[in-house]
Amino acid sequence: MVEAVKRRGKQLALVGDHGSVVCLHLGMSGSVSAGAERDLVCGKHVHLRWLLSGGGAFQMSDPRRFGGVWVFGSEAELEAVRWGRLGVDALSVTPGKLMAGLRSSRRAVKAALLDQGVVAGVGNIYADESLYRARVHPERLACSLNRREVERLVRALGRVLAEAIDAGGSSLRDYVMLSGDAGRFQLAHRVYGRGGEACLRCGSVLEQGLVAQRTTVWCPACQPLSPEER
DNA sequence: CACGACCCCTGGATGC
DNA sequence: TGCATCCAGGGGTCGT
Repeated sequence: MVEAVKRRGKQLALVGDHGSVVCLHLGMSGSVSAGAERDLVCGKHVHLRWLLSGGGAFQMSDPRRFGGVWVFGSEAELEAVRWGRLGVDALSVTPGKLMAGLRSSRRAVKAALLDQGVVAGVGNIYADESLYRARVHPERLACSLNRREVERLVRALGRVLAEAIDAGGSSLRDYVMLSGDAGRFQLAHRVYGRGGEACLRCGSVLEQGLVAQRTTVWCPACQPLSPEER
């Protein structure tokens, strides 16, 4: 029996009634589905399939194999081995907590945002969208952000994530929601995927580059970089 | 310790 | 039409 389903950042945990825990990470292209065993198509990318008592089934599909499954004997073990290393969840981060995670780091602020040990749950798309809305250049040194900028970033993160969740996520290539429908948030992207196009705020040409090994798009006018950070 | 670079993998997009 | 090639991404691991 699954007694509880928990989440931290991008990871899920199914807690069994004997205390054991199955932790799932869907990676980029993973999905889970459940239903009657005979109705649940076991496609070629299904790597995990549980047959439940009563004829039901639960499975995880992961075409690009960036996801993972880990089994622990207890929630304490999950915490010790995996979740204890995660930073504060992106949906409950506060300016104070984010400030604490950024102030000691001389990395690019985007690299820090993508570091799950600083904030858990922010991926490439939402990092770019949040930095743009907060008017913070992705290559600003993490420790150089002042309180006001961190506050803007926290507010932007909250709004971006809330809107994305509301829209069912961003469907690029093959991602779909649990229902099988495509998400709609990709239609609301203001910078991601728009390199070379006009900034929706000021009309400047959006720049695209590589930050922290990830494609990054920003507005050079709305998200200025100080000369010493260039 | 902190951080950057690289790699895993697949399918969609693009080029020929 | 069909093939080869490029590219995207999260995060573990290794190197600096």
